This record gives sequence, C-alpha cells and structure tokens, in this order.
Amino acid sequence: MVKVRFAPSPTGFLHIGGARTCLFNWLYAQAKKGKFILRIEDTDIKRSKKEFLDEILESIRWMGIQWDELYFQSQRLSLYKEFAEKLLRENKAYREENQAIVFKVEPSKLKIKDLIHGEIEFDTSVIKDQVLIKADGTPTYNFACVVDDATLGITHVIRGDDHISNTPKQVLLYEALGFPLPEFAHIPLILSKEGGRLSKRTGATSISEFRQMGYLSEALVNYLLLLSWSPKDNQELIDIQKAVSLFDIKEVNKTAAVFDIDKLNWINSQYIKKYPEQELLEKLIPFLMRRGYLCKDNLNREYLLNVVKLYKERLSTLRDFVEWADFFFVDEVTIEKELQEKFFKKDLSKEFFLFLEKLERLEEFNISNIELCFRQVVKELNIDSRQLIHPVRVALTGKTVGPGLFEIIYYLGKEKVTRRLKRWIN
RNA sequence: GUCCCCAUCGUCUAGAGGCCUAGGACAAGGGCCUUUCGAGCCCUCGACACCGGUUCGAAUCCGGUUGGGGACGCCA
Repeated sequence: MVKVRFAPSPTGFLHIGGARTCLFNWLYAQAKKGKFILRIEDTDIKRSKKEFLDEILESIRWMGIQWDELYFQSQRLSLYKEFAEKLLRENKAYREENQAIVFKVEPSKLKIKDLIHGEIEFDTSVIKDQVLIKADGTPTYNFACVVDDATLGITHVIRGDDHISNTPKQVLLYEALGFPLPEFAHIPLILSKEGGRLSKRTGATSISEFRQMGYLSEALVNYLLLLSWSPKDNQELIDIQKAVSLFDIKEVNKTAAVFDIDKLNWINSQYIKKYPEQELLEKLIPFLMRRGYLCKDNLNREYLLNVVKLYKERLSTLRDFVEWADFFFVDEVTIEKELQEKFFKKDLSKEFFLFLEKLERLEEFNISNIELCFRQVVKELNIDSRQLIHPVRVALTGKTVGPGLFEIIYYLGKEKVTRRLKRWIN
C-alpha cells in the first residue's frame, strides 16, 4: 500500500511551496488509495513554536486535506539514538569529543531513481561525513528523516526539488541501516516573479495570508494544482475530486513554476461566480466584521444577500467585496478630491433636486420605478443620461465603477440616497 | 568555488519523431455591449534559448554552449 508523508517544520508558517508539496502527497495517496501521514519535524527546539504548528495544521485543514496519522519527531528521540548507536557499534559511525555521532561517508558512485527526474548520478566523494546526532542529543534532519521514513513504512518520498542533494546522503543511510529504499519524487520549486524563491519581499507567501486576502481554498488549491501539473485537456478549472482521479506523480513536470497572482485572481473569481450565494455570504461576513462594517447582532442576512448578489459576478477576491461595497456599510461616503473636481465642478443642484423630488413622490420605491424617475429627469432636462448617471454614482458610492446604479439606489435605501445627494445641492 | 536540477508565448501549460505554418489559459493590446467597468462577448499580439549531430523527417533523441534555479549547517 502506498504511504506518503508531508513533513513540515514548525519554525515558520506553511507557505505556498510547502502547501503544494503537501497537496501532491495527499493527492497521490488519494489516487492510490493509500495513506497520507503528517510528520512534524520539531527537532530544532529553539526555533520550533507552538503558534507555527497550530498555523500549519489549520492551513492544511483549510485546504481540505486530512491526514491519516500524525507524528512528532520530538517524541521519537530515543528511536534515533538507538539507530545511531547501532551504526556506532557496526563502526559505520564515530563519536566526536563533543559526543556528536557522525556517519562515515565512503566514496562511491550512487545512482538514484527519481519518479520525476529519472536517474540522477552522484559521486559521494564530494559529500563529507554527516552528523547524525548533535552534541545536544537531538538528531539531524537527514538522519531523523531516514529513520522515520523507514520505520513508518513510507513507500514514496515526495518532496521539493531542493532536497535532491539530500537524497544521496539519505540513500547512504538507508543502506547502512539495512532499510529498503522508498521511491523518490522531487517536485519542482515554485519561484517568484523575479525568478528566485518566494519570499515576503515578493508578496504573500503563507497560506493564511492568502486566506486573509480573500481567496477561497478551492481556488487556491486549484491554482496550486496547475503549477507543474496539468489535467492535459486544456481544462483550467478542476475540482479536487477530478484531480484525484487524474493525478499521477509521474506526470508532474520537471520545470520550476513561477507563481502568478493574476491567474490565481482569475481562478478565484471563477470560483466566486460559481459559489452558492448563501455560502458566499457566510464567508464574507467575517471580512465585513473585521472592517467594523457589521457586528454579530446587526446581521440582516436577507439584505446582505442582496448586496452580495450585486457583486458576485465581479469579484476577484472576498476582500474586493469589502472594498468595493464599503459604501453600503458606512454612513457617509468619502469622495476623493480628484473625483470631486471631475464630477462636481459643474453645479448639479437642479438635476439632483429634481431626481430626489421624483423619488420622494414614488408610491413604491423599487428598482424599476427608480429607473423610471431617472429617465424622466433626463427627459425633462433634455440631457444625456450619462451626464447624470456618473455624478450620481460617484455621489452615492464614491466610485466610478460598480453594479447597476438603480440597484445601488434601491439597496442603499431612500434615506442614504437622499442624504448623499443633498450634499451637492446648494 | 564544487555538485546537482531545469530549459515551448511575459506567466502557467499541451506536445513523448511526421497529426505543429506549435494548441489552451492568465496577462497585455484593440473592439463590442452599455449606465460605469474592475463584469460579459469577440479579435489581435506572442514561444520551441543557441550550436552541432542522429534521421527521409526533430519542439520532441544525443552532445556541447549559454541562461536560470537549487544544494553544499551539530537548520529543516
């Protein structure tokens, strides 16, 4: 049975690259009906933090990935020591004065089979002796990794390209310990637009940041899927279940992929469009609350749902909603100076007054009646509707773009509309 | 510096010797719609890094060059 693992270190947040490695491991396990295990590599006591661990687990769950088993290296320390001592006894390792245990690397030509790269050849004479157990008694990465992968029965080691150079060191350890070798699959790295590694300087890197920016987990997972792998039928939008049925680690590309936020935005917008409105609203509410636009006890879901419907087709991220529909949730709109100059240089008192007067007289304040009023004003004053529609939009929303104006007026309500237009009547 | 990996439009990719005057998506540019565009629709631009082989035939195979990336910790 296939058994794979994702082995994050709780010394930082779960970033995009790690998330994709995690995703590919999980996908492969699902595709092969195997097991996916999570192993926390927390042997660096100084740098490992509980908050990072919590964040990593939460991010993995958020992506919709569940693990079958969970291990902590910090709870397996005696195991590593045991195997190190075995190597010591067999004279394959030696002890330094500071008590560290060091593995002897013998020169040889090593051929490693990789599911993605094919055969990779190394000359171990360029590798120096490897520390197995540090002076403080904790194991080094390569040693703990091998002991765990072997004793946990990992059949496929799927990890980032940056581990290729660790592989010969690990293979030597497998051989020395008499463990059977797993299959290796080194997936390409995700690069920043500038070409190097993804870093905070080049934009968001952690999964939780993307979550806070308003990306849906389904969309982010879909995007990550498309980096270094493709369903081959020109399909861009692919749900996770479909991916499970199509995925094979052997079909992952060898080439590094550049992270492109534009494409992520597009995919996210596609998912938002397809999302059930009620559920979208529930996802939006926390964003609105964080901005102070709503609080727990003034939730009018029916009303909110209508506003959400106005924007559903135009959003790239959930945060766009908070920024674009802000004028529904505040008392007064702020209008930038440039817009004021552009739209209100000419006095619009007459136009706004007439429009408000007609709205006031309406028997029923609804979208089609609002439009009717508006058309009458335009007709009576003999102006082009554009001449009035744009200033009204700016006066009400503080923006030059947005949903249809008559819908805006309706959902904003007569009171706010009146107040915002009166401001421009002398 | 040493070792390793990689190389198709700006970006993500399809392509496993003839189906390729290289397909799709994002972005960009243009147009249409119209009450605005950040939505929608349509169109356009745009790539096999280079040089040698192998072959009747190469984006696809081989070698080299160049370019990019990664690793060389008692970090993981």
